[in-house]
Amino acid sequence: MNVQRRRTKILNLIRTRPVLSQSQLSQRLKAEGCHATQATLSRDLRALNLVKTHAGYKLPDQLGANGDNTERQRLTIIQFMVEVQAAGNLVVVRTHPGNASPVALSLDTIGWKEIVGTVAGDDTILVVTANAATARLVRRRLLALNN
Amino acid sequence: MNVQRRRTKILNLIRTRPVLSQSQLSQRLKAEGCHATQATLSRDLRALNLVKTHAGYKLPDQLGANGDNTERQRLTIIQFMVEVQAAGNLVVVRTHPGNASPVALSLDTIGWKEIVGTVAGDDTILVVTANAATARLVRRRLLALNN
DNA sequence: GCCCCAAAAGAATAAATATGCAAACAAGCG
DNA sequence: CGCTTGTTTGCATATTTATTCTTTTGGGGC
Repeated sequence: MNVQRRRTKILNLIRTRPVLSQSQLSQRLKAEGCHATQATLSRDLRALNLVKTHAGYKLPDQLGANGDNTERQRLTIIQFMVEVQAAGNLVVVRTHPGNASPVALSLDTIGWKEIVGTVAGDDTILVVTANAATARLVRRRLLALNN
Repeated sequence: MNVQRRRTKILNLIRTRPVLSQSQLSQRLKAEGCHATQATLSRDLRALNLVKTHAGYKLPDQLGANGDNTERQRLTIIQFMVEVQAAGNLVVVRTHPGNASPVALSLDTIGWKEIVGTVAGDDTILVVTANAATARLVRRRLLALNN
């Protein structure tokens, strides 16, 4: 079994279902008639530039999607957010200078369906919501983030 | 030092320069007056949903960027690519049925500046290049991928 | 204050991953 | 073929990470 074929198999396995460890990967490969030790797989995974998440090895592309984790976003927001106001169907978020971008990214990925989209400047973010009531709701939730 | 502040520090450290191991992270935190053992950091990294790459721990966002690795793309392309033709400033890539998407993604991320963009169907990809000569060049490079 | 509960952290250790080194293998050349 | 050179792999092991179990910490309520 040559390097190329083995690595292709690895990619296919990882694309289809979670692979949690290198020994698990070794077993699944063996089931397909491809023998390799953990040491070899360690080298393969590096060559393929795969990353290890708590849910298994992933292609870098497969990552942005599974953003069900919000702890990181929450911390970024409370770290930089200075002031929040609702204005019509917008929420205006002020941040420490220069830090609007990371906060906006967090708002985009935190998974609140009330947030339609965001526009970030240097220290100001406009968060677009459906209507004024929703804007006020989002404002309240932002203020409540630091428990 | 409470959880929230420590995790914020972790995010900042990781955003600024590579953190290769949890013990290294522990040392850098200590240098900022924040003591924590490796066990605690293991739990923090999971809570923050960070991923481990061969170049250190990263935020999922930081990943698409460092795509200097092409081995994965190369394997995906040679696995599914069936035929390549140049036509004007386009390259037409045929793949095994249903596999145009992963190949197109690989073409998009392999980092060839000659490739302006791609459109994928079910088993066909149109690769847009600047002109006919470039299209022929890309075709040749694709054919040469399987060494 | 004291007591109780829950969350957080550490110590010890199990589990997983990376790596130095030697053996196996492959490709080219005389 | 036999020799050299470079790559790939496995084995043994060092290093790193996850987990279990225990201790500490940080609030409420009284």
